[in-house]
Amino acid sequence: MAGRKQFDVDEALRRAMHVFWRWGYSEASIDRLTEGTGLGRGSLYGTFGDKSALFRKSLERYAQTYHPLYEQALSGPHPSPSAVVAAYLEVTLNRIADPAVPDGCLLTMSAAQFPAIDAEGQAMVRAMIDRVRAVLERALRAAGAEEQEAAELALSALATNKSLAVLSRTGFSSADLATVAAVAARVPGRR
Amino acid sequence: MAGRKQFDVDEALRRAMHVFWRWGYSEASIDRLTEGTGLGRGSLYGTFGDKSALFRKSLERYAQTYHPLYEQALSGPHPSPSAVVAAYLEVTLNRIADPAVPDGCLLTMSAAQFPAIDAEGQAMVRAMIDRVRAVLERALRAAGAEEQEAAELALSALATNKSLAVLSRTGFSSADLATVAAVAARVPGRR
DNA sequence: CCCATCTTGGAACGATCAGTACAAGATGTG
DNA sequence: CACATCTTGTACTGATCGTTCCAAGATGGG
Repeated sequence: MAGRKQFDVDEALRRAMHVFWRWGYSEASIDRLTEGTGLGRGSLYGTFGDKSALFRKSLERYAQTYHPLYEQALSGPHPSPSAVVAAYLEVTLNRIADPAVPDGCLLTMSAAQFPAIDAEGQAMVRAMIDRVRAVLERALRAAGAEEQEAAELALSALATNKSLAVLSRTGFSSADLATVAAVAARVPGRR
Repeated sequence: MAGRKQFDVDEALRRAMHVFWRWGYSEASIDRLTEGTGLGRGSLYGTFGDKSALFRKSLERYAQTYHPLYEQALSGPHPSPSAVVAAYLEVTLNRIADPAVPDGCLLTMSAAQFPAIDAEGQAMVRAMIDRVRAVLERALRAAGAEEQEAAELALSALATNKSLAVLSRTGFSSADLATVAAVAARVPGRR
């Protein structure tokens, strides 16, 4: 029954991340987390700490999984700023289309529920979003956008990412999501 | 102490709406709702029914308050599809800038937490979003957009609205929000 | 083989959840 | 003034919340 750990810590964390992702922080009860991970209460608390700590580790796990995909897609070279936005949103669309993973986006769902999350968790979400924003901005500059244009388009692409998460949760079709992404990638430079 | 109602029903509903808006369905506990409305449990349940019913009435109240603003802004005439999008997003920005009201958007926050909301509530949120989408589409057609363009821009503007709600909750500055709206309104017709 | 160390599942904790029951008090009608 | 009706605050329900505790069992080092 016990002695050495009976489960894979990283796999358990991946499942816990999915529970937070699917249900949001408030609705991700310890019961749902134990059921989702297959762990008992003792193992869960002994390995990851309390719910807030587990949530933060889930955020880290999320970043470890998806940040590299964004980095890679944005690493270019890209012929134009529009291509950068398109590449970025394609990663998002692919994640949303993945049936092995909940709808939406853990970061966006968490951001929408900020009052339910403690200060450390909020700060972490904000920092992760800012990191993506910075990567986007750098890629846009590399693709030839001037400074202000890069800042604007990075923000705009980030916003589209958030909207895709919300719309997918609301049941919008993948065709609609693709349309949103396509229109966003169509955005021109400054007038 | 009692006899005839000691409070204004509509004002109480407005406050309950703010509680759901600020906290989201899960975190809007009955205690928070009683505190936010000033009503006792008895009055709350006697007047509005259970939490789910109160939530649905709050959604209605929300629509009553903001739908006319969107209708009016979209009623035109508008010189171009872009102007329609700009007018729509301006209403959203004004609502977000209103300090008397919580950040974000009740519909968007609710959509992000769908698993926490029962089927009736979900259906209502979806219906309300679809209604805005239809109004937008009609306004875009009236401003000269062809059918497919109108559909695309309506969806895109709706998406931007959702992203503004999420970003404002995450603490993005009003300048950033204005930028997102401005870039979204800059979108051209089909290529 | 013994024992300190660790893991595990389940029991139990107090707090809070949504919802109900009800007595006390206020009202308008007769 | 009396009485049926309605409102209100509070006490209470059972369920669930996050968290802690702990005995039982498994492990590996001495």
